[in-house]
Amino acid sequence: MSEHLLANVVTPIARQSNLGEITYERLKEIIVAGSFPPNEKLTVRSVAAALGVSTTPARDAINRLLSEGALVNEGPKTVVVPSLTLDALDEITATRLALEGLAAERSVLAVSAADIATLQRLQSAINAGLDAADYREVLRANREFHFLIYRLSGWPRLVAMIESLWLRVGPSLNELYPDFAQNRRGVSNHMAAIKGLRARDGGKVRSAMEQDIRDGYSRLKAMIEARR
Amino acid sequence: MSEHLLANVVTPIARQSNLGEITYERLKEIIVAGSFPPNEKLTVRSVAAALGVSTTPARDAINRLLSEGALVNEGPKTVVVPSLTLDALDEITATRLALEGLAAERSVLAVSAADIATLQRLQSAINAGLDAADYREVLRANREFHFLIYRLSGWPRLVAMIESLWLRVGPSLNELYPDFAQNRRGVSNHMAAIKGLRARDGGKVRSAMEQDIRDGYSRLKAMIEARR
DNA sequence: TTATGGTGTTTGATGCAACAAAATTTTGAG
DNA sequence: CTCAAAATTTTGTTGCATCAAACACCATAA
Repeated sequence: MSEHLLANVVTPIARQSNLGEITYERLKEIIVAGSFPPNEKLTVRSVAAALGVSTTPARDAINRLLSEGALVNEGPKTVVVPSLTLDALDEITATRLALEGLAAERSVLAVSAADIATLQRLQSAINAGLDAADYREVLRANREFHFLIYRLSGWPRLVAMIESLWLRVGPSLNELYPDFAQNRRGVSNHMAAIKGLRARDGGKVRSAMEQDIRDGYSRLKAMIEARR
Repeated sequence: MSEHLLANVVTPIARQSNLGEITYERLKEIIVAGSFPPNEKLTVRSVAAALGVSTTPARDAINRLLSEGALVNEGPKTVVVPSLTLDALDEITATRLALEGLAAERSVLAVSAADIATLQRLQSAINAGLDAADYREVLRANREFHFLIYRLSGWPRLVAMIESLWLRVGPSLNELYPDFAQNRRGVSNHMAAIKGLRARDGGKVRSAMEQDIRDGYSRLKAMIEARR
């Protein structure tokens, strides 16, 4: 009985920490951080050597990223980090609006005072990062801010789908610097979201997050059109 | 040049036909057809033996289905076809409404007279299947009907996400028989969708498809509540 | 009957070698 | 110098052996 109770507290989802999983997470981090140049070839053996594992977990990780669209096959034996095209950005943005809007709207059903406090702390971190021009920290806190809200939806599969969408815009977000660091349009959207959460107004949270996505879209779009 | 044109028509995404891919497709078919009982254990070696391949492609296929949520880990070494819970149905339905609604709305941008003719042919097949009480054929034609519309969105990644959602309700759809075979509520939704496509009215197509999803939801919900 | 502990079996993960296919480099003809 | 073809290297896939961990079964005790 007490065990049953404990199981509810600790972690409902069985986590497996095999090498393939770890390799996948590490690779994902590297890609989303933009550390790996787009259109540069990725091979099973080079990933294996770089991360100190054998080919099997490396291949597992690459295939998984491939099926999520975070990597793409350019040839039968050529996988690269895809560079974001305008068409792809349009598709991803429309999908993000649909899914993140849905998650945002539901977030009010479960939000607690502690959650709101955490969000405010994250927003402070974003502001501090903007002041210090610490772009990496801004991105990290921004990401946590969004996903804390999305996780409140209580729908883990939805959150997983949203994560796979972020994986596709992630590499390009890093190219946005220093525009992103100077432009504080996102701040007001986040404040509006917090306000909506306080009022338990799902519609308000949704529209705030949607606006945040649209603002990011216009900046990414300008960046893509500029590189030529 | 003519090759280029052909390549655009047949399949824009480079298909690789390795054993792992084939095994994945076969396994997916089996799962979505409901041929594999929910909560029954799946092992790498049994899949490999059943499909006549070695453990590597079998493991690849299982892992991929696992990452899509079509299979779930019940224990560290226990994977099963998940039985649809009411919570999961709610989550999947809300996500389906968002994504399939989006795809349906965009479908009018590219629809041709030939597409509409194909849809009518598929609807005839659905009607014939209902008359003949050929449930499998009804499901097949229904699936094709939906995905022909979704593919018209021109957004392949969106279609892929929708496919992964269908993979999760697929097994349960088979349990719906004979209710589904007798209930023709879906027919009017499909006719409304065709009408909307003819009028190039994206909103009309969206609401028709959304209604179709909602109708399916209420039947699945009743089924889940009944099994006890 | 129910819970617990022990035991043998099954299982997924991992590393690796072999192979065919693709990618790259070199070569050679014009 | 240009470009196609041949030679070479690199690469993903596949199958399989090995191993630690999980599982299933059973006996025993309460």
